[in-house]
Amino acid sequence: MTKPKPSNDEILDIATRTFSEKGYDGARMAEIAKAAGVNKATLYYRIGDKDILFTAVLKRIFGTKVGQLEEMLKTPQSAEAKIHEFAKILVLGEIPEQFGAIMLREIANGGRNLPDEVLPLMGRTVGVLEEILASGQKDGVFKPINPFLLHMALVGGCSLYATNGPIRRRVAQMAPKDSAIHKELPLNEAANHIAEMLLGGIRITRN
Amino acid sequence: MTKPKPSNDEILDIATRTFSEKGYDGARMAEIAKAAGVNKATLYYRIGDKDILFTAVLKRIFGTKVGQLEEMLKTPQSAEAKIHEFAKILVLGEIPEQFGAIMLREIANGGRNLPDEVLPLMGRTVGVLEEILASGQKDGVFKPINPFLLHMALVGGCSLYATNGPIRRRVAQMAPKDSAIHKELPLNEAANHIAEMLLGGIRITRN
DNA sequence: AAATGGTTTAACTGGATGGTTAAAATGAGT
DNA sequence: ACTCATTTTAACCATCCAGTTAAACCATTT
Repeated sequence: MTKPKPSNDEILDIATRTFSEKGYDGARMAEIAKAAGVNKATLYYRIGDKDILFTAVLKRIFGTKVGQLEEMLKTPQSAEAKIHEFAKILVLGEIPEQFGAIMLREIANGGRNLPDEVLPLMGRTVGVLEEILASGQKDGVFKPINPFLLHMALVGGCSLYATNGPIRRRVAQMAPKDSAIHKELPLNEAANHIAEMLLGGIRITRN
Repeated sequence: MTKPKPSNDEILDIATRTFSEKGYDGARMAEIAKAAGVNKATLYYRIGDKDILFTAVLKRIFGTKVGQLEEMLKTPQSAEAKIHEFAKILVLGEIPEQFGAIMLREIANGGRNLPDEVLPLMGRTVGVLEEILASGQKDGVFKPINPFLLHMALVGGCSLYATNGPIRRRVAQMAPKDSAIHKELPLNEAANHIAEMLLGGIRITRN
């Protein structure tokens, strides 16, 4: 019956979920405070205004992803395996849909609410992919392709699939019975499949 | 010096741009009215409330895309060429970024503002891609893959690239000088490159 | 030129929302 | 137990915003 006062980190958890579901404009400070179990003024006292809160959310979520990517980069797997890992890291995690939704929306927004501080983190995700591709090319197993466009297709495809569940199910109801849209794939399998398709265009094939 | 009163279609043009730039929550009815050169009440009189306006915008933009896709489907090109066309249709058009931005945001939103009427149109874009793939498989040139995931990667990749210009340029400023992010690709080339990568994973290769 | 009916307008409303404040509660150090 | 800084709270405020209203406007008909 007691309510242990939530840590700042727990507040950020709630804020992350709210922003990922409603977007920056759609999220309400009062709503976040209530969901976190703190008074609205406490939220302002502890963390700050909406911009500061959003920045904190972005820094933490992108920071976590970049950390996982850097770790993965150090492992001794093949470049090809690392592409698969890259896709899985994007799409999985404690809170799968959230990263994708926030990323998609921020991009669609032209980064209107994106503070400078998170830009290096976004840039680093591209950088990691570039390093994987460069190493694959050095080993003579990858073609030269535009890493940034691969990044778009990989991130776009995985994030879209990770977040489109609600719409997908609504569309599925009115789609032909034999449509592929009815197949509910777990996120990691979807990420694998997308990565595999793209690897088909990257891998050097002798023919 | 005279101001010819804008047609409903011109109002929809403005509304489409506003919604694509700001999103549903970020767009202001007063802003749309002013930009279109009509009184706010006129906007309500002529079209209706925010939901009705948004629905009209969605129906028109998705309807146009689906129309173009259906036309393309009828042409006598190879399945492979049609995949390329598919990507180009998504990303090009009178108002390139708008479709992508609206689509990405709607998906990230879980379709909170998406009316039932546009679902068949969204479903049809997947359907068109499925038909292309089926025909390619019948001709023995395509592997069996999950069409829905191809759709994700293609739409996601192209839409992301089409809309991420502003962020990309900001990230580029703090990226290493040799990063692929600095290369400014025209949209149709980017769409081609992404389609080509994915085709690598679709095409049947003898090896 | 008066009546009619569709269209546009400025002004307004009610409720929500981001942000503030002053006072109360809490707790650590003495 | 007292002091003082930190934290929490309820109440408050100014602004914004979707949507409405009643009057004005204009074209056509009679």
